[in-house]
Amino acid sequence: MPELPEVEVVRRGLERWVAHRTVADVEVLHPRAVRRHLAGADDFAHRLKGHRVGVPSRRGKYLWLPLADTSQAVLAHLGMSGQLLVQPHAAPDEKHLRVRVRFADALGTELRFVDQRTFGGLSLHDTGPDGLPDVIAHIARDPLDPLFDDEAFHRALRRRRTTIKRALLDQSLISGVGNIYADEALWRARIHYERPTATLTRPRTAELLGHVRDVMNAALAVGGTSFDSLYVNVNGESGYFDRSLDAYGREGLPCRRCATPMRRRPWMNRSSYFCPRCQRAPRALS
DNA sequence: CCTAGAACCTGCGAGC
DNA sequence: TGCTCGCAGGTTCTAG
Repeated sequence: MPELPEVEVVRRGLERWVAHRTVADVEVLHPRAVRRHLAGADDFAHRLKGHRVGVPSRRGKYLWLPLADTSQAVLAHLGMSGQLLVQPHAAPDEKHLRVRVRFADALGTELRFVDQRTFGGLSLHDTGPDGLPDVIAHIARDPLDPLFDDEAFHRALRRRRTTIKRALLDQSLISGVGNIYADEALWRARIHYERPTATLTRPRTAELLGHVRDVMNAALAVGGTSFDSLYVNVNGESGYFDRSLDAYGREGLPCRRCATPMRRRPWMNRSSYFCPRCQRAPRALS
């Protein structure tokens, strides 16, 4: 479940169902799922064994499970199609089950990493003084992080020679925003996705950030966005925010503000959805 | 240094 | 029915 709200839904599920349990055994069924663990699958499995899981954390779309009494954590990224599921032992293996974690208790459930496209994965890393895994030190704070620096973000936008949607998806500037919530926030802010970042005034940046936060909080409140069973919480349940989307996936449907048919444009090997009337294209640069 | 584009995967639905 | 194509919510590497 890719973007921040969906990952946060998963994090909360792990906090409830997996935190404070001790790992008994780890089974890696597909080596690609642990490719970011450079020492290999056997090493990954061996190092987790016997450790107690702490309270899961998240930054942007990354989440991690600290191992108690160590300075290491299991880092997870769901990529495009990854799921972390808490399943009864008896549940049949999913078709794309990649990693299974069993626990040393009698709760009867195990943690499963399931991932159709294998863009996601698990890996073990050292953590810094702040608890952050070292390999994601370059990932910016996300907009729901109280320490996110709005002013620094605005200065970065002014400095860049790129367009606003690219910047929103740049995880080193602001993390957690993906294709859906970028389109939603831009629609709410009435900003065209190809607007140069250098043209944003301080109030416009503040307004846009406000919309990013609003749409993510609204999605979080209803369990995130899912169009199908690929994006689910740890119990396999879908969120309901898909029915509240104003831009994403609404090609040809009337804009909810002005009734103009929404458009879809190919963009960076994916799509951008926008209202051609509310979100005017920027003047061509000479 | 910065930015844009391709590459990495599997599966699904549309169209022929 | 079966094939091909386009498309999918992300990150990372490379070329310019």
